[in-house]
Amino acid sequence: MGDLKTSYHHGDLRRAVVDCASRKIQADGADKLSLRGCAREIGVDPAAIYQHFKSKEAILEEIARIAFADLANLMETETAAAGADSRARLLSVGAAYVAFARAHPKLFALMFKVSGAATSGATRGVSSMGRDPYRILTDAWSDFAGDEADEVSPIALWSAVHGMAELLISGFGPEEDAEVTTLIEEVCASMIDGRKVRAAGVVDADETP
Amino acid sequence: MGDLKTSYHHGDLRRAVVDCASRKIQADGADKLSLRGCAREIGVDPAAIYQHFKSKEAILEEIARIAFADLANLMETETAAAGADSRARLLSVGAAYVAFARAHPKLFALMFKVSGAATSGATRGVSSMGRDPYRILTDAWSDFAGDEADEVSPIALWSAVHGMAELLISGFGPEEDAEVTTLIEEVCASMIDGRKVRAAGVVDADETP
DNA sequence: TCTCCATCTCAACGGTGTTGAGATATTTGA
DNA sequence: TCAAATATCTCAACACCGTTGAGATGGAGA
Repeated sequence: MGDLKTSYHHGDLRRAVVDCASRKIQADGADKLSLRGCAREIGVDPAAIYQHFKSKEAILEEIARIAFADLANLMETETAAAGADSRARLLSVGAAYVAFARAHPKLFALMFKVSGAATSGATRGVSSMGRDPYRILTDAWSDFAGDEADEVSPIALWSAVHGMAELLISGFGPEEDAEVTTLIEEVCASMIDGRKVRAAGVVDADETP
Repeated sequence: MGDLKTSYHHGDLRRAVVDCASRKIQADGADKLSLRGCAREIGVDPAAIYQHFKSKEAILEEIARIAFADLANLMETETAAAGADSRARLLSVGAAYVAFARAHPKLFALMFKVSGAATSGATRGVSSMGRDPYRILTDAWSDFAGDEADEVSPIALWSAVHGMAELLISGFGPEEDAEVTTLIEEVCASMIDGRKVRAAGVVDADETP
């Protein structure tokens, strides 16, 4: 129930479309989004939208970009709030990632659906969208691991955190916040310590060829 | 392409629809699936499909169920082939999970989209669909961890493996098989060893409240 | 004021999922 | 064996969708 248009020219239709579409996606998921429905709600002809976006897909991409930026914001904020200890900061980055996914599950799903279609497949795909959640996580990892940090480890941590997020929003795993917090901490801690411990040679070397 | 209908009655339209839809999903993704397109290809009126399925959604659910069963099959097969060592078996379960996701990315995405809509949110949601990938992973975990295995740890491992799968099919992370293999082994190993090491008290207790 | 141009409306095209009524074939059972 | 019952399919239609091209509208700069 937002923008009732009074004049012939809306004034900020582009933003109105993004806002309305984003709201509808968060409510019902990206597949259920209808541009005609948005136009109806904004009070504008469906065709007007095409003055501002090439296609429905383009709108989804823009919303995904914004969501990536929001996620990056949250991660940075939470990291900063976690204090000086690099391990606590690393944990808080992971927690923020999961928290965002749980707070905006439909947006989170969209992010990795359209980014998959948009990027060529390299890790760098993300960084083309403003500030980069992956970069933030990598930095936090470097702070923690120091000179032990190589290229592959941050992706491993990212996997653990991302998988936790996906499973939770798919309905698997606990629902209560306390249990979720415990779990995300366990996931991150296992990943972090397991990596470090293995690097230090505490555990036997790989028995897999 | 497949089933040219010669008689008025198709004979096995239900299976034909599932096969055709599954093929099209693997090619173009679930959103692009058109029932009319399937009907056209099979050589049948669109409305005929509704004798066998309540809705398009029901078809997607059936295909997701089948995919879950196929995944479970692969996991069991690979586990059995991994020999007697429980750690190697656990690693092979994870590797099979990721391999399935990479081989059938569109199906894999569908599985967790519709299962999310279908289940109430409990972990048990999966087990209502034939054999249960989560159960297989849990069993492999129990074999490895023995009496240390509690309720929460398998989910943590599942997160790591699932996240790896999702990131890879979203285009993040390495593309070459060798690198992927290394990565999945690192993820699993860190998860497994990290958990075990933490349980044994080698690493300092949590510094997070 | 008049022109230019971005913006919006209108009407239409081809596509979709889904439904109800009726045609057709297979199966049942007397 | 033949009719009735039932499962399966066709047909026509509905309401919706994304998208496009042509034309109306109104604000900005000369």
